[in-house]
Amino acid sequence: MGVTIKDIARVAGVSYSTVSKALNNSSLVKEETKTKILTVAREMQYQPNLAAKKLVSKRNRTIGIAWPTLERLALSTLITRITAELERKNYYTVLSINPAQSAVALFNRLQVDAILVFEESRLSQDTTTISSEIPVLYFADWQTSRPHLCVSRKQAIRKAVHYLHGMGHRKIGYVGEIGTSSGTQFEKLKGYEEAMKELALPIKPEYRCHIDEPVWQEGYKAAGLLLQCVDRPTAIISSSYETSLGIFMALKERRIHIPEDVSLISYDHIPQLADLDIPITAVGVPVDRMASHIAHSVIQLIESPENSPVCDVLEAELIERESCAPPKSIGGIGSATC
Amino acid sequence: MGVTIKDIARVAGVSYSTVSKALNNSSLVKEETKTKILTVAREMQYQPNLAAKKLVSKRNRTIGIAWPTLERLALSTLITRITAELERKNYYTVLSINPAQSAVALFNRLQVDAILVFEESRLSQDTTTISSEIPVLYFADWQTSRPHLCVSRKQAIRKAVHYLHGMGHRKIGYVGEIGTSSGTQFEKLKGYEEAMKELALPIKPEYRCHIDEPVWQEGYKAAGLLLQCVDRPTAIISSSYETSLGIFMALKERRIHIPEDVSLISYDHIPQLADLDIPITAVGVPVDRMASHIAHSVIQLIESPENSPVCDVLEAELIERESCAPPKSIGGIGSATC
DNA sequence: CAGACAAATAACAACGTTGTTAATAACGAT
DNA sequence: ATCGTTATTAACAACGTTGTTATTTGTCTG
Repeated sequence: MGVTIKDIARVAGVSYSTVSKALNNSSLVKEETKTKILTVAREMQYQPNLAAKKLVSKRNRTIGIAWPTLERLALSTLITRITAELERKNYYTVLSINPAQSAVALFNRLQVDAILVFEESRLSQDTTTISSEIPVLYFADWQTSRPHLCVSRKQAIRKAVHYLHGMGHRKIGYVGEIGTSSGTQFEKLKGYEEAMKELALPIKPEYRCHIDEPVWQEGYKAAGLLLQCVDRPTAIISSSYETSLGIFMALKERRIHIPEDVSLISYDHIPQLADLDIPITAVGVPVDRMASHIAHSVIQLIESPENSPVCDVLEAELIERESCAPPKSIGGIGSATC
Repeated sequence: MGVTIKDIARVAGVSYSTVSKALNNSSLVKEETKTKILTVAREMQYQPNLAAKKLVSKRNRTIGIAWPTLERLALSTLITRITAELERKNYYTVLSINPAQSAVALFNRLQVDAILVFEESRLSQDTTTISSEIPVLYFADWQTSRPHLCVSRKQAIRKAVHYLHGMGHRKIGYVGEIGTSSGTQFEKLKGYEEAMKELALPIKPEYRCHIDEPVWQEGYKAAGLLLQCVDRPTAIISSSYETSLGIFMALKERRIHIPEDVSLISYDHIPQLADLDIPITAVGVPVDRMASHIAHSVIQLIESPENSPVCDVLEAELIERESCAPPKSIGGIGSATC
């Protein structure tokens, strides 16, 4: 098949074990031979066989990512950045779009160094039964005894509510999955409800607007409902980028201006939210911070599993852009009431 | 590390080579021992080590997909279906979102059975320099001496123009990348221009509306321009799902109804286009047909490379949905003129 | 110039699997 | 019993790599 170290050895006139050492930059081979071997290897377009490498049970420098939900932009962005970050540290990523369980099985057979599992809802698979010889880092909200990493979604939405409240908003709507089994979505809703309660703002049932899926069409519909309320909210918190897009469009279509008529805060701290006509204020963990944190965590899990934390919580941030302003009725400066 | 055939052998009280044969369902081992070994293997949760398998140079049943452009729904859908299709045939897919060249290199190191490269534009990488020991199937439009598979995009758009013409439309706009270096996008434009010329329809420069990227925002903007034309088109052909979404919104916002006021045909034959309020008529190769064809081709490339075709062209189809109708001015039935 | 010692390289086992070849067991037929 | 013949199983080399151990080569010392 391809070029092997034995081929290089033959051409360079040394033994293949010397080639191996040279390629691994061992101090046991003379600098001169080392450079010669490296030259030959480059000339012959040598590609190390990761299968063989892994077989002798050393590192592969390969990380598998289980990525079941394709259509969420925030996740795509995150994964792109993680890949870039890991590449910078000389690790390579392969993805699987199969359900977590079979992805993990596949990666076990492929013998990657570590597996990263992104899983939105706990129920999608009975994760407890996922067994893996290879270390797995879960990106999931629910508690588990395995290493995982999560995002304080509740905190994020609370920050959004408080921010809007600080601006003077009292009628704050929420667009997201309501009666959902998805842990992550439920956390966001809880954040909304808790914050509203804390601030003694009434949660009208019609302010909590349900969507079935995080797609823009649902956001669009939800916004329609929200705007029909007798006492229309002056601000909307949206649970994802996609939903925000839909809301954005619905408002645009109705000539309702952001932020003059309605303020909008979106979950998902990704740069794409700044690319809209009106850059959208957002909450969440900044995607770059998240990516580098995750990359760092996986590498740690590989290189020193003993002192990897079991659970790691990332704090959300709010980034002010231009989609929020004090409500018209109150107008002017700061929080007039309260 | 994990459970190996030797472990199974020890437990089952046979030699490991017998285990290997049993697991491969060889006729050389007694049915009785075979079942016993299989039971033990299952009990011990044996996962074959693909690295070792590949080392002895047999099949891996793994296919690598190089997938550089994440954000196109049509591609996501296609890849999801290909994965499903291959899984049905007992092949497993891993993806890489790196640029084609490094993805191919990675898959070579990982020793997959075959590589599928999706590449929109020729220039993104100097593909001619991509060298691979492992068979590669390109999904690309441009000619190459390597096995590839392409879609008649030109034909697709021509079909759209002819269809609209047949309905009576004369003023047909096109939204897509115009002065692009991307071969695939250029083909679509050419399809529009050729068909218009054939039908002796004037191509006003303002009917050919340029977008920078296939994202909905661009489609939205483009539609805005198109609708400002002094002699507004009665039909629009859009070069991708995303663009169509943008156009759809722009029309909605302006209370211009589809199909009464403006007809719309979208490139990308994916089911999602049917999910809009008004299901959009589309052209392109049906994503399911494409997926099963591609899956079939890769497998053939693996199992009998000698009689794999070098180039395979898939014909586009038009699927009628509800976004097209005869233009108002002409009204009524069929093609009144011509 | 023999001996000690270090530097450089070569040889070899191992990783988990498969395919081939060798060994053994079972069974008739002589 | 003895010989083939077949069914079944065991033994072993190979795949491409690494880490360890053995061998060669070179240099210095007395």
